[in-house]
Amino acid sequence: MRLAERIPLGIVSADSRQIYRGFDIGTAKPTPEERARVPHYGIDVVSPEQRYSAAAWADDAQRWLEAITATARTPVIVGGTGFYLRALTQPLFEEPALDPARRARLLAALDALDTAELRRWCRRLDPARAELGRTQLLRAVEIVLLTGVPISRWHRESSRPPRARARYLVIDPGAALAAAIERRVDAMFTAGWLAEVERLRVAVPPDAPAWKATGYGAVRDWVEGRLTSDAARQRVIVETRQYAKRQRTWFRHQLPDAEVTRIDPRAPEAMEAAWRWWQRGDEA
RNA sequence: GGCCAGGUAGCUCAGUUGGUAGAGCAGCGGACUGAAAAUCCGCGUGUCGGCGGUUCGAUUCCGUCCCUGGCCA
Repeated sequence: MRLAERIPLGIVSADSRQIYRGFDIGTAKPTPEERARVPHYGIDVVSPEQRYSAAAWADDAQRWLEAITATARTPVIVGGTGFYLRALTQPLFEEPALDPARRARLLAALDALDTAELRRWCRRLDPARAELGRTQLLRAVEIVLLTGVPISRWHRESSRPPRARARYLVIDPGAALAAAIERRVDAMFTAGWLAEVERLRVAVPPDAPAWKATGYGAVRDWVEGRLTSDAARQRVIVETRQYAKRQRTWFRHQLPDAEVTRIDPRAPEAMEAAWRWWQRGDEA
């Protein structure tokens, strides 16, 4: 936002939860005022029960970037979903057309298996993917069974050229993060998060993907009497810390090092460093 | 003041019929190609409350002191 005061920008949110309409406070969406000052994209794009994906985001983001450039603004992508960023810069493999009904049936069947069983299947069908998480196992088994080709081979043989070049500014306050998280969580409660969840609870089915946003489960448990307010607050703080840790690991290892600048937002020269980073080029 | 129950990992606790101890949570590290705020994997030395005693050997048994909780005065 501070860069936006100096230059006409358009902001694209790379955030897998701000995508969802209605989940506002707990996902820390930009305020209406911020959105009035700078055009934002990638916020409120689907309803909470819809499943979105990195690939869908990459396609959408491409259009948003074009729209921003068309208005003579400079696009900046902001957000913590690293996988989305990578899906844009290094596109996912090209998936062949798959029959949606068959796919839904297969997925339902696979989902009934427990993770250990799923892993055994994957070891046989696509061993290269067999030590990953459940989500990845489901995907790997689904793709071999549907296409006859292991996903690891698709990756090798069906890669696509990068569609955008990017430089990255990683903002990490280091050890101060834990305290900052605690303050932010309290601010969310003050802003009426509880009331938001009470509303969503009646409007959105409990298995909707949007509910997986950090903290929403715990706040729900509070609303529905399974947790005390204090326990819920603690739970949200811990979950947020754990999420931030995963983000850190991701951004530490999965970005092209040469394109990454890291700053500590509390450092006195932080703004200046950000500005230097900005002036190094025009794509972000 | 008396009686009882406890004091073991950052937290909650298990355990050792005497051979110096282990779970969950937290924390730390890692993976990640269409669910990614998702989904997984790996990492456990801590005066076993203090001091004495018995013993080849005590966190474990005995004594004593300290602390916490409960009950009784």
